[in-house]
Amino acid sequence: MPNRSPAGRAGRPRSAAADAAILAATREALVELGWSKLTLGDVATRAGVAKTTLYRRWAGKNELVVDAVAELFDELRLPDRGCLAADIEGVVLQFAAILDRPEARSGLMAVVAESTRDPALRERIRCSIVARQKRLVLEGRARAQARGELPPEPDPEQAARAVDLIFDVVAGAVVHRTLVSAEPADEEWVRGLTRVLLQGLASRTGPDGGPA
Amino acid sequence: MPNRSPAGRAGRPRSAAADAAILAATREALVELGWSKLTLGDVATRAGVAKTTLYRRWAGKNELVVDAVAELFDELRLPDRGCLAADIEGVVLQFAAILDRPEARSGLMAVVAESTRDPALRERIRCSIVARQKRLVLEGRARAQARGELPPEPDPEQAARAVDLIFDVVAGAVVHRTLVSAEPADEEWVRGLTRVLLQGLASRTGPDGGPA
DNA sequence: CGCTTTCGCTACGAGTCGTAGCGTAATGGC
DNA sequence: GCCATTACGCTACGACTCGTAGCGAAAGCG
Repeated sequence: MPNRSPAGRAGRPRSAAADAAILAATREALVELGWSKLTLGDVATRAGVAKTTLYRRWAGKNELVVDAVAELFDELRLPDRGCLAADIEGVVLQFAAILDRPEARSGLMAVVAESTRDPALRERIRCSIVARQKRLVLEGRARAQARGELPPEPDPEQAARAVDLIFDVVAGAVVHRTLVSAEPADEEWVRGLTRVLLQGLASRTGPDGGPA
Repeated sequence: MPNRSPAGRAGRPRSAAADAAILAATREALVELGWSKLTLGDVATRAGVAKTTLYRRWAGKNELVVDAVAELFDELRLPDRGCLAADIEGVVLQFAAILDRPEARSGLMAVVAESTRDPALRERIRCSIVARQKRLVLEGRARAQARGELPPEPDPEQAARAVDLIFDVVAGAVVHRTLVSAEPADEEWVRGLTRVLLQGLASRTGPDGGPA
């Protein structure tokens, strides 16, 4: 999602291959150098394009990394595993797999940090990264209500609040586990998360992972 | 927690006032400039010390900001409000108040992002920031078990896993709500979080905020 | 074929980095 | 009180990155 051409349609079109090469080079540089040591000149060299070409398409490091990281989340899907608990576990494990990649780890948190002082950047993150994740929560909840696993919510405002809350809890928990606690969000941990989510803390933690 | 003097105890001691001034100047610069535009030269000028003095005490920007942000979390306390739900709400609201400050918003996520490529930095964050937060979960859980609000857990390994999980869920949810969704973690939201945490998603969401 | 836009390249001033060197100030040991 | 030791403020330095400008060449569209 780089800057569009000024207006007209005449003249030499921008190379789509350059876009892909630049984004791939950005992810590669994120893996090798991390956020703070990543320079746009280095990315341009890796991508085999001139630095000026890069600046014509992206306003700066923030926007470039957002787009490079956003592509990692394209593969997120909502599987139908038959019941809500299994659906949650499936999505969370996909999300954890993406956060396991070093380019996502260093890139995502860095742009979120920058977005605290840049509303436009925050909106860009919301549209290209967060919105797709949240849609999965919305669909999963609707599917669970159709199955009768969750009570229906007639008030649309209450429903929106509930989706927002669930989204922040699930995504926040996985991110915190992966990046702050720095421990793997593996199947056992995801089972525990799902149990808390569905039954609350009061439920006994059976050693088999099943319900109390 | 800056670098200690080489070894000896003779000679001019380091100014404790300089430490405090530098950390305060770092927070001030975080508010005004954010993480990426914060420079150590600027911090030194604000603190009224020479740039070389700053470099003698901290290895770099990362370590400095960790220490500056860590002081913000010193005020976290576990209030005794009589029941688990109220205790959770009290702590979460304190945590949310800290994350509402701009120096915490931009500083915390930035150092977490950098820590993904720097194990020593991650350990520094864990000791000076995360450990204090997690202790509150540990104490709150023990208190709730003593009250009979939570079932006791005889296996210490299971108990540790449970505390880790709760911590990641609560802290992650608040951070995600505040920094990614960029909406306030106010009393209403915290009530919803507490209800999910204690009773799970299946519970009806009463409009009065009380239990189903 | 001409018009338009992109592309690669080079060069530039500005700013930051982290370090070194120097003279001075503040301690503790004798 | 004197001296060794350490911290401090200041200046200066080479190296690096930034973002932009200017140029000639290349690639499409009508």
